[in-house]
Amino acid sequence: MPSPSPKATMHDVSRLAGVSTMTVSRVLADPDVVSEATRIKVMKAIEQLSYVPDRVAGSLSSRRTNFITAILPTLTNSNFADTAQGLAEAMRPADYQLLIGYTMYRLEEEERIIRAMLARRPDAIVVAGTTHTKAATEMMMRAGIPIVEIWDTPEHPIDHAVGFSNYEVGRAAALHLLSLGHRRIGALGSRIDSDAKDLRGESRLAGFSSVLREAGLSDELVIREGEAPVSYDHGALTLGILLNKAPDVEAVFAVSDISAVGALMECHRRGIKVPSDLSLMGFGDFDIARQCVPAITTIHIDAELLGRRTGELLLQVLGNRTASESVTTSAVNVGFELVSRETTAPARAKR
Amino acid sequence: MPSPSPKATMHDVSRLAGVSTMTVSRVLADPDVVSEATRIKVMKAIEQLSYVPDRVAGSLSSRRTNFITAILPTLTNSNFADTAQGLAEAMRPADYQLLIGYTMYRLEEEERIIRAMLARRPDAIVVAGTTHTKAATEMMMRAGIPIVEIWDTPEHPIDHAVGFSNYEVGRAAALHLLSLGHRRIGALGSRIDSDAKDLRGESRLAGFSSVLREAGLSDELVIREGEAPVSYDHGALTLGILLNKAPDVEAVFAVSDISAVGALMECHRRGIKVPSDLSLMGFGDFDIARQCVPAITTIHIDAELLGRRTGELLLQVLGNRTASESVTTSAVNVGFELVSRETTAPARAKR
DNA sequence: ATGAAGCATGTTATCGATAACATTGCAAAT
DNA sequence: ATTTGCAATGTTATCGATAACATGCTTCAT
Repeated sequence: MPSPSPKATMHDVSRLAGVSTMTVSRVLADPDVVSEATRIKVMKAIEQLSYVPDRVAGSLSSRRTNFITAILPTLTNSNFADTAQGLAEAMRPADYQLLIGYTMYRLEEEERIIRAMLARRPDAIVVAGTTHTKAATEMMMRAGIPIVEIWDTPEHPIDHAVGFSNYEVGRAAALHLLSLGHRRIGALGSRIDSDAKDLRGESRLAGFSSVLREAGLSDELVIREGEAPVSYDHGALTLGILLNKAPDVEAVFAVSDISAVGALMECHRRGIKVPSDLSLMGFGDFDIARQCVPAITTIHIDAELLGRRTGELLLQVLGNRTASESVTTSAVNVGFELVSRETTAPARAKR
Repeated sequence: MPSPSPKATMHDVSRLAGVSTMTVSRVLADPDVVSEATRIKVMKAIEQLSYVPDRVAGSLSSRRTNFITAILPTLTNSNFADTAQGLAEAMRPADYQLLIGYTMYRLEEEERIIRAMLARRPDAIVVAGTTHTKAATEMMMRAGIPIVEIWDTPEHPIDHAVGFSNYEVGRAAALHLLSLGHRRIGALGSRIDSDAKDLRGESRLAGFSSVLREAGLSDELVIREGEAPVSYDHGALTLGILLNKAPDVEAVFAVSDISAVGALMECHRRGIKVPSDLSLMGFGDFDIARQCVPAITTIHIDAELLGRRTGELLLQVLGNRTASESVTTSAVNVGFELVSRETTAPARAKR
């Protein structure tokens, strides 16, 4: 371990500069209230001692850590990584630091993480999803800090929400495929009776099914198999199941582009032509969806924007904290956009 | 904001349980030294008050935060996300929390982040890369905590290192292409005279060039264009530049699979057959490289393992901290593996 | 002149835990 | 019976900052 140089404290700085610690603190926190002469003296002393303030002590004293807890299913999904980055970006100017936890799509893990994070006394919590264990919900309600649920539109938000309707995403996907004239329509998702479940993906499937039923079609081709998170293999596998069940399927919606890509590759392998034999669409607008040949029709979410919006909301809420008791609970809908590319095409004339 | 319930302190718990705060502290930190009877009393009080310990206070007192700072170029690259996840996973059992910062491939940003992070008094720092600003290096040396440089093999590590040789990766790539009989060989990388530079990618290019020169070939087809991080577009763009310069190029190494995919798609668009017209390989073994058609030859790094190894090393070092002064500086090489797939093939007979 | 207002700075009292040492009580050893 | 030793718990003194209030000195209007 590198040479442990003796750490200077604020007290050391204050002595060297010939002022009180409070003045040093002010120079760091609010330079304008200090006269220029002393500010310079203090800065020089800080420089000279290579003083690094101790935010742990500062946090204890001020009761503000400037930590924001962000709880996501995984970092390995580029959409969530983008959200984390957008959030971090938005909070950085105000000097907030993200405390990231990931749940692996498990609610019990989410609860565990929330409990552990609360001990770090974050100034706010951002959590993906609107479904939590009872204990988790209670802990967040009692925490006395702003809570933002993201990546969906909760009916009864705990506090604030920034997201879009996964249900409507599913509906939009189904409507798109219907509008192309397809009637034999399926979907690829993951199971929700396992430990690790993608509840947002499930909402999309639910919305998808609802449209099929309204159109008088069956939703029996909505496949749920495998644990979240989905993978390329998941797409290949579930497409196989689907084809087994209904060789004549005309159009498929995958809950994630990752699955969609896997399904597309499986089509290549089986000699199924996309989109002439089968229309295929995904969700998320991952880079790969655009780069695939043929490029995959998908639903675009501006995940980074979602993160940034969340950050902006938080800055506002945290800024007003002392002001008018509590800012009204708010819900921001960032929407989504269906991006029609090459993997979906009108149904061919009836055979 | 949800109802701010009054927060119980350890003192409240101790009073309710009829013991001292020290006993409560011990129940939480080291249950075995407390008698079962009091442990139960205390646990009940904790439960009853919904007590959540304050780690901020605890950290100040114990001078251990259980924070590990991880500084990476970006979270948006799945390799780095994997490393972060592996590291977090390894440290979790010991109750360490990751403090993630990302530099956007900028050294000045790295310095800024290190400075900010040090104020949080992390127990260790993990940083991607072996090149840092002078100030950054000094800060880390003086911090008096373990430092681990990852994702490369530094000649003079600050403290510890876990990684692989990017230079050797470049050499392995060149050797592979040479062994297939190619003579007209190029590479795709990013510029290093800009703010955001990928120094590890540059090492790979350097290793690549060295082999070409040793084989008596020119390295004029090693293209450096665009800022890090590279993108699909980067691959397409730089391949265009390369083809412009040398329409007869036979084989190409991209510093990242992302670039390689972009290049492959550009080949599709231009009607260039891979690998018969052009051999192509990348680096990183991203999921997409395997799923592409044809599947891309690449160099595999077990990024998650790299993270986990780093975590294991840290646990060991942090565990021994008080023991034998300082564990000797160590360097772990996790190696890499060339994965030969469908985009590289032997050179055709001379035209 | 003179008191009010305001700027710059200092003082005092925490913030909520843990380290280190001190104490108590009881069982085993002699 | 007395000592020794250990197990279980308590006491005291920080850890390094910041909030809130206090003070001293200018400056300016009347």
